[in-house]
Amino acid sequence: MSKNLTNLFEKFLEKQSLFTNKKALQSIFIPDAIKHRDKQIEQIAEILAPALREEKPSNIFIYGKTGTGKTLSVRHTVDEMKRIAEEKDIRLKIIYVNCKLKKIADTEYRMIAELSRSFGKAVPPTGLPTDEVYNIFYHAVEEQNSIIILVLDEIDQLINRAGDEIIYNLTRINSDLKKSQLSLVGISNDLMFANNIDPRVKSSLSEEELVFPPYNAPQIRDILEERSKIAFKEDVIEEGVIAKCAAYAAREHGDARRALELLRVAGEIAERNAEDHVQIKHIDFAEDKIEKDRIIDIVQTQPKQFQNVLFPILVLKRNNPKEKIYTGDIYEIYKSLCIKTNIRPLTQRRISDIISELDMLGIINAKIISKGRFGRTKEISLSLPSPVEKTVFTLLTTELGVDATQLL
DNA sequence: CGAGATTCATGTGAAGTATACCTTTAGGCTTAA
DNA sequence: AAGCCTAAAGGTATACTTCACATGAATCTCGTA
Repeated sequence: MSKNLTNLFEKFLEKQSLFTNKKALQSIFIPDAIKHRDKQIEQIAEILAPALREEKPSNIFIYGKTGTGKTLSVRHTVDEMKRIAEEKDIRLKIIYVNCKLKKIADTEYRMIAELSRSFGKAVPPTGLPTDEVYNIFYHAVEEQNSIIILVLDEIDQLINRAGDEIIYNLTRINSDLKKSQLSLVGISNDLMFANNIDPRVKSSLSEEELVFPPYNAPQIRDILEERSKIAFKEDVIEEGVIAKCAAYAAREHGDARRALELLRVAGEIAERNAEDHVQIKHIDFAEDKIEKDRIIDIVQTQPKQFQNVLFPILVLKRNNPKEKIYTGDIYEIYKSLCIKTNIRPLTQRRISDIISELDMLGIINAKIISKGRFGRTKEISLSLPSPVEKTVFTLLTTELGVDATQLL
């Protein structure tokens, strides 16, 4: 056994890696030169430049679909500013928050608490009145005694979950501040989202607006080539691989992040299979794997009750793939599942909400339909590719420790 | 035959409850002068 | 007497429940052609 392992490790070490610097393919990586975004970067810089004279720059609102280089461009500009500020001893503080990444930050309270923490103030996860947290935040900001640029990435997520009041409050805080000034940079993936927010909030947030258009296939290709030069060893990538990645990403609304991830995973797969080149077929594998990992990650990190709701859906689907699935059916199975797993069942009301939340996560599709004389309900279907569905099924079976056949 | 009423199974909003966690405060205990 | 600790009191957020009302098309009802 351990001999096998030693063997494996030795083999692994002997094997030459295909990568030289894998980091270059990760989305956090900020390359020295950002291609095809010169104009946008320049604009951001122009808008934020007053900060270097310790004047408050305008708030910016940046739109653009995922993987169009928004975050990258902003971070790049902001890093540069930080450097200059440090060099010349300019009082400038820049804070970057990713609203989606921080799972914690899905309510107004948690968000402000998180922001205060980034100023080094300890805020308890619960218990304080919300305005008290605002107060802490306010003092933290005031203490800085400088221009503060607050970059809120994926701001649409925040507002969808926590309401737009938070932005309103943040923009208004300036009028109370004496020593500091706060500028907001909002980054949003959702182009439609601006229409759904309070016009007051919108106008205060988007004193300046910037749109990032999607990359087209040649541009993505360009980017991929550039990065792969850093990331991979020479001549490791076969002809056409990059083109395929680019084509794939361009099809998905020019998402460069996706393309980079695809290339990286393809490389990893090739490496694991002990091949010395990245081939086109690896891209296909990578595509499947990425999707699968994403779903599995979501499913695994869901609370118990969510899993307990998802499982019945899978069971129903499996038992009778053609039959439509309705809330009532799910609830019945859910209840017996709860008895088996020794969990107190929640009310149907809550299950209804949980189903909606699962819908939001993209694991299932729930559509409200009226069956006329036979009432009104949600019609649920699974949107997972079948191999993924199987994996999720076995995953939940073991996680919950229940035999599916006993539930029907 | 068709307009309007009825009906069903749940959606959905509002308000209430339980729980977990936080701060404040007051009283008691310890410690040092 | 000053300082520290602890437990109780008073608050809040969140997840969930309870209650009550809203929905919307298939089906039913009934007047009319």
